[in-house]
Order: sequence, then structure tokens, then C-alpha cells
Amino acid sequence: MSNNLSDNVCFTLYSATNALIRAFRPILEAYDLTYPQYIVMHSLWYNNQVSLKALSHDTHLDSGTLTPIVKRLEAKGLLTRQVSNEDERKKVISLTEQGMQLKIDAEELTAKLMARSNMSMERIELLRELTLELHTDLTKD
Amino acid sequence: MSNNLSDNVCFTLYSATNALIRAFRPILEAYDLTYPQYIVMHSLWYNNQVSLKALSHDTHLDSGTLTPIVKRLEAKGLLTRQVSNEDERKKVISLTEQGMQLKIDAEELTAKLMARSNMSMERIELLRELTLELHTDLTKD
DNA sequence: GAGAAATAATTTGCGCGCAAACTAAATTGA
DNA sequence: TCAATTTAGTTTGCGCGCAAATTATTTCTC
Repeated sequence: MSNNLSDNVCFTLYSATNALIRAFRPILEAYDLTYPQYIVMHSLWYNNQVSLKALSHDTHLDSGTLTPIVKRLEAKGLLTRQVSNEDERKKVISLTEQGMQLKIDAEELTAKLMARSNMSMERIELLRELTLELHTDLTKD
Repeated sequence: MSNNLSDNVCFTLYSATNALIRAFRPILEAYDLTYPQYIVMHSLWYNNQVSLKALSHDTHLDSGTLTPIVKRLEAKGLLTRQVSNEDERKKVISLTEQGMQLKIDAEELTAKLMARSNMSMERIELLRELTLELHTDLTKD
């Protein structure tokens, strides 16, 4: 029977994620990006010219969350949004030259951040596997 | 060199936490609580009559985040906020009878939720340790 | 003991995260 | 074929999460 918040995995997961985003913030600020914006850019760097739906699937972000994020990235000149020719309900999201250029600069970002923790590569990899497993479990039905 | 979002521990951590809060939402709705509100209540159940500062330390939530949350819980009749006698800058946050009663109902909440995942007790405990370690590392300086 | 510095809490502004409602286009099926 | 359903994306509303600015009180320090 736990009586301490830190005994609760939900709380430690929640706190660790908040701390991670907080630690990421000043680093990403140099690129004028928030973490969710970075996720979207990262997705597009490896999967360009996709619909919002496809982007939503890849980033695990809701379309209602994604629309304003993508609009902000468009306003920054990092991507464009065009109505699809085949299906006029769809929007094709494409990186601009500027958006592609960011990739090289931001390549080592995550590694740099995780180096701030004293965790070993093995424990970080273990954490990755466990959070991936939990996410899969919670979204399977 | 990772080229997939799921290869990135930051992303899996972020996604798993969002999924967890999302899964928690309908369960907590029965108690008319959000997850951060639940964290505050949980903290108070084991540490009643504390200042906002102390609550902030325990919940890892910013005072700017906490003030409106605590006000909402006050509006629901779950707690009271009184100016401290010793130090008039401080507010003493105390559970009402109704706020204390919620504890019994909500006792098994987390266990119920985690049972939704197929993860073993051992892996959940490992996840707890790893996220606690990461949080400690990221907030140590 | 009065001015300066520190501390506690609130307020403001912005970007999520997401459920729910909505709009518009494509698909379906009788 | 055309009305009903489904699908893609947007909008709205609300509650965070947090940096930065603000207010009020207390503590330092000279």
C-alpha cells in the first residue's frame, strides 16, 4: 500500500516527462521550436509530404492538437500546407528548404540532452523499451 | 543513428505519459478530478495542512500551475485556503471532510489503471525506478 | 529601525492535449 | 443516382505547465 507519490509509477512517469520537456525547452529555444513542434519536424525529416492524418499517426498527436502546431510551423516558414489533388479533404504537408536545413543542426539534440542525465546507455534503452511497451498496451484497443 | 521517432526515448516517454493521462481521464471523471488535481489530493491525503510551497515541492508542480488547480479544488469544496497566522505570505491548504472522504474511494485507482497494461509487476517497478532516476538527474542542479 | 534583499503566492501570456462540435469532401448502398 | 454514412481537417472550450512579471510580507543588514 503506497502512501508516497514517488511510490506511484504514474506520478514518476508524469514528473519525469515534465522535467524532460522543461530541460529540452532552453535547448530547443535556439531553434525557435517547442518540443511538440520538434516532434513534427522530426517526423517530416524522415517522412516528407504526408497528410495531417499520417502525421497524426506517426507523432501520436491528435489532429486537433496538430492543426495549430502545423500552422505555427508554416508561419515560421518551415513547411507548407497544400490541398491534395487526389482528395480535396486532405492537406499535403511539405518541408520548405529552410525546414529541411534545420535537420542537420538538430541531429544530435536528443543525445546531447540525455547526456545530462547520469543514466547509462543500457538503462536509457531499457526506459525506452518500457515506455514503448506501456504506450502500446494503453492504445491497443 | 536513429531515424524513427520510436527509437527516441524522449518521444516514447512523452507518448506513454500522454497515453496514461488519457487512459486515466475517464476513470478520474467519475470523481470530477483531472490527473493534476488527483496528484494534489493524493499529496494532501498523506500530508494535510501545508503551504502552497510545500505542496509544490511534494507534487513537483510549479506554484503558477498549482494556484489555479488548488482554487478549482476549493471551488469543488474539497479543500480550504487560509492565510497563515505565523507568516501572512503563506496560505494553509486544508482538506475538508468531503476532501478526506474521497481518499477511501480513490484508494485503488492507480492499481486499477496499471492493470490495464499487460506489464508485469516487475517491469512496472523497473519503469518506476528508471523514471524516478531520470527525474532526479534532470532536476539535481 | 529603515532600506534592501529574499520569499510566498498570484497573475499574465502562450502553447499544448484533447474531447466534442462542426464543415466539407468522398464513399456507400439502396 | 442521390441520400446516408464515413472520412479529413478545423474550431471551440477548458485545464494544464511554466516562464516572467507583479504584489505583499518577512528577513536581512547596515
